[in-house]
Amino acid sequence: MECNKQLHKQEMMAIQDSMDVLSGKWKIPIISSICYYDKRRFSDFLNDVSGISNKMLSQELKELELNKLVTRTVLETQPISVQYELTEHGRSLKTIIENLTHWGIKHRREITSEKKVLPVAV
Amino acid sequence: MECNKQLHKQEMMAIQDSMDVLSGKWKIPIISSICYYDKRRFSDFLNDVSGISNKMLSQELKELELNKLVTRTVLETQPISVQYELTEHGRSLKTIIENLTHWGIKHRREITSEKKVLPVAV
DNA sequence: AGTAACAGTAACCTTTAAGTAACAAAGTAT
DNA sequence: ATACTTTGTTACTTAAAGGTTACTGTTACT
Repeated sequence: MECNKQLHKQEMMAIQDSMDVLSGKWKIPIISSICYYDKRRFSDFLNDVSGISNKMLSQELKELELNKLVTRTVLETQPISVQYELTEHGRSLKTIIENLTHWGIKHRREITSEKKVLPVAV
Repeated sequence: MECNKQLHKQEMMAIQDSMDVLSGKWKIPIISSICYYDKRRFSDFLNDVSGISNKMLSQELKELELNKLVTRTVLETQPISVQYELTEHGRSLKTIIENLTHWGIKHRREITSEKKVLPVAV
């Protein structure tokens, strides 16, 4: 039982890596929006992702690009527009996103089965 | 394409529910520790989860209990000890945790394949 | 009598994440 | 000329998360 403690530590680090990429208020909504629409422009996100400001959007898109989850392409329209798409690596998040969706639904049922309203945040 | 926008919104809410439960610095390490060892006492966590303080541990365990992911049992030992275990609902996180592990490893390879050191946090 | 182990609490402080509002560059239409 | 659109940026503020240190109550051991 104690033999693979080192393995367990590495797993924890891997999970932390994933969570660093996904956590925060806006990353998943942004990714999910591209997932759904395939290509999105800056102003599209401002409409899709309800409540996001241009500051946060710009900041999050930069991080997603650095993490190679999205590509940024400037289109020579008038006025100029910028298209964001998922990379192959970005698309590989699909499974996790689906899992999170299913588990979230299950969790809501679990919690609301008694009396509380979600989310239970203390 | 526009027909299931409502469905998409619901999915986003479900993901948010999941993330509310899992995000933060300590929740997954704590869950993962019980996953690995099956039963854990308060002081076990303080050893397993490197860097956590008793304040944070206490706080996070309360939230996990409220979210029905763990059970808390007082054992009549000397001195008293408290045992935490995963509920069935808590164990159902296993898939997500595995996915996050695998994706995290893949992501690290993806990013370090060029030059950067992980995590890429801006 | 004093110390140690266990499972926490309470008060206070620092750091990080997120929100707000105003502004910028570049071209186009009025 | 001026105002509008698109994609951002900058400076400032607020809210949330997390960290630090000291402390509590109970029982047992020395």
